[in-house]
Amino acid sequence: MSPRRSVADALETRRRIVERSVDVGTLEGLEILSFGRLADDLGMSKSGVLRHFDTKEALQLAAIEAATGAFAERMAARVRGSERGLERLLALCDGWIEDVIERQPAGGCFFTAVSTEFDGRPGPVRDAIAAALRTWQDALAAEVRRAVALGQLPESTDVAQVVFELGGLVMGLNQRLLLRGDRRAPTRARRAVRRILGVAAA
Amino acid sequence: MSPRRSVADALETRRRIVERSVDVGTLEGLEILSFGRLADDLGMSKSGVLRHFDTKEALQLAAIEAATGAFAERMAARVRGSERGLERLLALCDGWIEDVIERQPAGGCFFTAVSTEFDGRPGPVRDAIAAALRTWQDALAAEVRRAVALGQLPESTDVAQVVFELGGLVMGLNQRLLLRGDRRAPTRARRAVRRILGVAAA
DNA sequence: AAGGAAAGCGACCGATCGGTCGCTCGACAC
DNA sequence: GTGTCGAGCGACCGATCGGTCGCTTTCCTT
Repeated sequence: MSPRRSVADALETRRRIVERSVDVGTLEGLEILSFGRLADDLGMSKSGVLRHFDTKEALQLAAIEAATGAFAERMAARVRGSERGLERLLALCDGWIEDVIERQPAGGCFFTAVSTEFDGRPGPVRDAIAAALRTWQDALAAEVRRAVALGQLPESTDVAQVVFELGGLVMGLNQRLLLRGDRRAPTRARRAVRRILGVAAA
Repeated sequence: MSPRRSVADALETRRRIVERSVDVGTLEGLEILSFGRLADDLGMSKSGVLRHFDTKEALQLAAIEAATGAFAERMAARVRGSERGLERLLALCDGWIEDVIERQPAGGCFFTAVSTEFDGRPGPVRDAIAAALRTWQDALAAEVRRAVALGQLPESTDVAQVVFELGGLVMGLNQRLLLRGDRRAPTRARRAVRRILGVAAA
């Protein structure tokens, strides 16, 4: 039907597969993902999909990697122009919240979805998810520390505690938005961020 | 092999099926649940299981109902003896945290797991999960209001905000415990509860 | 003692699962 | 122009999926 066209097309095909996998993973889970359905969705054959990913696990890992990169890029774009320290920290938090809101129709936060899916299931997929979350939380922690160093947050700030609370906050926001359609949730989340950081609301 | 023995035994069988379903649902998800595997786990035939639940959806709904009841009972036991108001509110929060910790080997919090699994999937299962969460959060809110009425929390307390933040908190705790084995997480969670309520740490 | 209700079983259904294999055929290096 | 590479395809594999059906066996009612 539509055989190979070029190397660039092949990369594009792979990208489309991964992109769709991230969406399905967010909405219904990475375990429910299947080659057959993926092929149908993309208008290609199951074996065509399998040419790019030998195993389902490889596909899941690719989806996690892609989601991680995409999230990092979106966050980077959101904080662009903000000064390091408290300003960027607030931009990170608000951007994070905004991201969950915007991705609501796509199933909300990818990592919230897949982390709860694999948290009771040892293996490389779970490890990859844990690593991605860790990286993000470390980045957040670094920014909190920076704000402390700049004297914008009190010396007594418990950095790990702050990051811990922020993480749960976004999961709660995600749940409220998706499961209850709570339109007040974003405001509540932003308010909570300020309270956690001990900063006055804007 | 082992046909019917008595009505009580049949109820017991049903209970065992549901119990196992809750565990599998927590650890791996309610969608991954299958009659065949359930039958294997319980040492019975697939059709034997199907005799009790005509469809998979009915099984999922039964699991949600059972988990809801079990959680309510455990919470009721934990706050038994505490006076209504702030004391019981704190007992609820700490008990909630303790519950997640204790159920860690079983996959942590059932509702955190299934809510993220079905939040992007309309249907009766999702509705049942949303209703259960709602009931619990309403109960929490009632206790917060009671503490305010008793003058144990400031008049200015934003009840819905408090409940919102508490919900996310436990999801974050669940993630930290399961995905990172963070032993400091429970302490952080208890500390966060105090901060959210504006109460000094014990 | 007789009969109905129902738990549990085993065989079976079409569909889908993850995955393999052999083939075609266009892109690209030479 | 020729030959290699590889993306994509279609047929196929055994296993499992959700679910149906008919049967046995026991409990329980009458």
